[in-house]
Amino acid sequence: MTTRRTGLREQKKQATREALSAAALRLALERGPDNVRVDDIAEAAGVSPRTYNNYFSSREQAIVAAVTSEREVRIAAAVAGRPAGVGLAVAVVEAVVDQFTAPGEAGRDALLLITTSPALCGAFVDSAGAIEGPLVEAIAGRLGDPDPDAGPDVGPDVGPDAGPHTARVLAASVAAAVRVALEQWLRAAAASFTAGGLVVPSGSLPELLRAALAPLVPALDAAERRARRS
Amino acid sequence: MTTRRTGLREQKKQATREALSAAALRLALERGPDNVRVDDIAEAAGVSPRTYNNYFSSREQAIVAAVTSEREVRIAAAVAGRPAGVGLAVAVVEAVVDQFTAPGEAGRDALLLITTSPALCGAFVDSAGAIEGPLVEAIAGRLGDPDPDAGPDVGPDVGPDAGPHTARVLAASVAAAVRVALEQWLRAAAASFTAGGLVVPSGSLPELLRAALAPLVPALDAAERRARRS
DNA sequence: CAGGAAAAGTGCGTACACGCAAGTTTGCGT
DNA sequence: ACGCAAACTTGCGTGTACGCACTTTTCCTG
Repeated sequence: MTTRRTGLREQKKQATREALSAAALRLALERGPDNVRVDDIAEAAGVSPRTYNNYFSSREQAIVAAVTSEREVRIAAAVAGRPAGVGLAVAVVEAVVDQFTAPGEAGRDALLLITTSPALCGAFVDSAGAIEGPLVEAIAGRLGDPDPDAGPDVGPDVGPDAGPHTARVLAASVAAAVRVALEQWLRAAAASFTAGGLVVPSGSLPELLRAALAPLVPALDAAERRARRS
Repeated sequence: MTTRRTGLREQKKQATREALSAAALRLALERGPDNVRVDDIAEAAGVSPRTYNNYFSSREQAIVAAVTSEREVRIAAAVAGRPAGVGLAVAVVEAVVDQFTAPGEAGRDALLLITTSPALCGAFVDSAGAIEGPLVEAIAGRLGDPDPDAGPDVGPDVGPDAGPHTARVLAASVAAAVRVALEQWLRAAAASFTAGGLVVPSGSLPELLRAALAPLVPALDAAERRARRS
């Protein structure tokens, strides 16, 4: 259940995936983001250029993946892992903040690299959207939704919760809020970079995330109340 | 102020833009989405292939733009246009529903075309993200935010409203909810297409949109209350 | 353990996105 | 009316994304 798909296959797949993104990040740090071809990355990872495009659909995606790897799964697990006593809103906020503060310390130079390239900034911001899928399941689990990825309920039964799966909308909104926070963080980082501050203000990321998620707390609370009443 | 940029320039620009997307849609309807090259579209619109890429960054974008043209601006105007008496939440929901029901009738065959191609579905769904920008200003106007696209408030002043611009997060969440609704609508359309129903269930789109936006109503209400108390 | 199906890797060819450096049009100031 | 500056268009070249057909690897089942 933990590794779902059998064993050696999936293992190798993750290995090459990590090898590719690691190579991409290393080369980008060495030569600068614009002096890295996909052939170089593929060669450094020991696969064919064509295989590279089976894993990543853009150079930026591979580089950013080295920083954001598995973040989605960790956030979803963190949300699902909080005791049932704490509210959904705080569970989500804390999970997001926790999982975004740790890697900020890990690859500081990588983040600095990202801020230097608009394309990398875009890919980094887009990576926030990846948390939506896992988050849907985690939120649905806390709301008691049976199966959020089932068909669109073709038929008259609307189910206990309102609409086309509240969990989906909430997860998408959380992802959107995270994206907004990352955008602002990058803007601030770029600004303080052109100024004197050579370090990324990583300390402010948690605050930005909390502030961005704050407007969604009423929605999360309301959904939770609605779910409890059934 | 209404046309901002002088006159003839912007006029011609919109003309070629429309010519391009109209040609793209027409050719896609005639030959099928996969038998249209960008050279064909450019030629049909009377511009060079290179110019095409100055307007659209993918073939799908051009086709979808023929259906979604100006939707963002109309939604934002509709939100800003509702009288100040009605709540923010209902203003947003009604504006979105209104502006998404009309075009559904306009290009029914175009939407049918979109459902036949996964790439077009993706582009159509992504087009929901375009409403975010204009919506930020409209919501910010209703919340009394001074200037939402100002710098990220470098400094200690947090301003009257919480966080990194509530309007931005709310607009992004609304866009995300719309995206979810469109995804489900396309899924249902594809399902009923493989079945017997040859018509797009455009009647259900408003319901899907309302249902998708419903979980966000508490957040919109809370933001409005917060804004009023200042 | 053998055999076959499913999945991953690979090479090739095509279409495409986009930076760059002209050339051309538009708009504004005087 | 003139001319300059900014914006739009265009051709070219490079690097890239991806479908397709094929080979190789992995896994399951009898």
